[in-house]
Amino acid sequence: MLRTHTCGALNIQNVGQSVSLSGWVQKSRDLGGMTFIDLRDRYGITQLVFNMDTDATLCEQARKLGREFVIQAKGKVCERSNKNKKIPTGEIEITVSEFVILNKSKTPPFTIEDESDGGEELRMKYRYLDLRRNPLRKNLELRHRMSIETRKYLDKQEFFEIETPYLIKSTPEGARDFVVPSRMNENQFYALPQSPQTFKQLLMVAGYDRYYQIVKCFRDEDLRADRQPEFTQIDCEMAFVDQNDILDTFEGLAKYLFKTVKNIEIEEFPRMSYADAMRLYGSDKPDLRFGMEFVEMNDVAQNKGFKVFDDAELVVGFCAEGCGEYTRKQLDKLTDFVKRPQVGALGMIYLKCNEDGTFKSSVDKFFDEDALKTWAEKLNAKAGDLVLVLSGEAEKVRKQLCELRLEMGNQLGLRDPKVFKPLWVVDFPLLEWDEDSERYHAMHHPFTSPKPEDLHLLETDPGNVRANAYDMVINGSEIGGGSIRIFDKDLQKRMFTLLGFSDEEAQAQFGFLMNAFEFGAPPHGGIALGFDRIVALFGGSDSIRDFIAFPKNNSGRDVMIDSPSPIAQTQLDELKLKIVKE
RNA sequence: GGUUCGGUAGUUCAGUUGGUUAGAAUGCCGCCCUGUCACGGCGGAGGUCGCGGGUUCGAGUCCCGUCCGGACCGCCA
Repeated sequence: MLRTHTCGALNIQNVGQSVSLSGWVQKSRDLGGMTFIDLRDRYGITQLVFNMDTDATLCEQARKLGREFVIQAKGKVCERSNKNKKIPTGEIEITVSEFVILNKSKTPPFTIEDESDGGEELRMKYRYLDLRRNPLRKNLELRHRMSIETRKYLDKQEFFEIETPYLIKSTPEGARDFVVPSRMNENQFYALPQSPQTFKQLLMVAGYDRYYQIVKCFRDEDLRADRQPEFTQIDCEMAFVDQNDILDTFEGLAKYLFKTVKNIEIEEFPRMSYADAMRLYGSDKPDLRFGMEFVEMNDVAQNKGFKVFDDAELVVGFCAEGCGEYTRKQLDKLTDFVKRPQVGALGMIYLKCNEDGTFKSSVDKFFDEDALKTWAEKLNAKAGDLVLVLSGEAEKVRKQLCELRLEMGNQLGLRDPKVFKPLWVVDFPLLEWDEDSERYHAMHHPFTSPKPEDLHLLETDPGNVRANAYDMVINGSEIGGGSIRIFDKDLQKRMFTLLGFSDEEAQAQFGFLMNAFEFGAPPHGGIALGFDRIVALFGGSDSIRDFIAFPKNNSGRDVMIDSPSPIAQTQLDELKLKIVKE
């Protein structure tokens, strides 16, 4: 037996016991006459003590131990004369009688400490060392806890966890597929699933009316801090339900996770239409941790001779409470922010509501005190507040103002990672127009059902058809989304036609699904929650990378194993593949 | 495909207007030290300034190109 206890287990109750511990040398402190070794494992740190008076040979050997050596030490638990209140094992130490080096270690390229000196890239290359650090260990522990609690909740609700295949069929809709050549079927390829969408719908047809899976999905698109080419979803589907049943069930899951994992009671879980979210926040994933709702200002801002406003489709602003003292420099910085190509506004107009009741704006030339007063009234701005206004094409200007709102939220510290404000965004449009391909694309996916009351518009005014689709949004982050599906073969056919599929293409791509719908498909719907994102959110981080054991970098590379990589010519030959050099 | 920031000791960084031998902290090595826990003290080693080209009497510093990394836009049903 290599250990009787872990390095986090022993305390004052164990004094006098003979124990054996195994772990990594975190640090040694050599005082000359005596040497202390901090021994670390997943569970904690225990101090080993060696004394020249007691056993000079052993002490000399201990002095030679390097960082990250793996050792096993046997000895007696003793009460410390100087206690360390900072760690759970700080009242005791092990007076070592013998130890063995189980494995030596090179000096690690960065320190294995909570605040490591290592940079991102280096830590990725030596991920197995980075994972030894407490912050990463805690993140993976959180991930584990959340997957267990998710399973507990869904199991209690009678959901079955059912695995679906990873080697499936490529489809043109949506993201790019990762493809896998088939050796046995020459010139043919599998695709890795972007989600188990069609399979879970087939499970509904099969009568497994509550399905879930914590499952890897794959999308060959560019990465972000919150996007990886392979990521994990809590994928669910239910039959014989309407939209409310699904929202209630997964609102319940979210609340359960907050309660059991973070001991937070979620009081409110509002439902907001897509149209309202866009109008009030310029986003389909509004951050509700702070206000600054948009106010449309066309009626008070136009026809006063300011051409920029007069020519604009939309003049819209929000009120930043208590920011009336912003300096010229701060305002210029905000202007620069919205003018960055990533935001793309041409300029920004401000209105300062001074403490003495007067106003100062960047467009005083066109608007007198009375006109500015109507602005302030319109926006509910009080003395000491700041109003920020953008104008232009409605869709674009809302997006730009959304960026500005989030920036103000950041600057004012209103986006506290310890505060959680979830909501449902509902009634998404069914379709969106794609300029490049000059056709409608499914906003969610092609299996999403239109709202029955909008069905008559499907062929005449497709852009205004709303869908039974919904997103779960927490703190401005899209945590998940889903829809009530089409379960009628003819409606599904109409959808494919609308999306530009010929009957033959639809049959070739999704014939299996439409065929299944002819054998008694029940009404059904579901949702997929981004597991990496929800874990990162719970962990207080915007980036999902440190909540995944082995993530990929910005270019989709795993720098530790150095993938992707070329394959051998024999492999290519076997697959009948030829590399074309540019 | 685009925008932007960065690449200097093992590591994290500083490096002025282009000017002598490129610094600090930490880590590493050696010596000293019997209650440390960010131990302390003294000493030492450690550099292709990402790579290539250009401007210049002279480039870590300026210019061009390129590679690598981060954040973002496009993209992500």
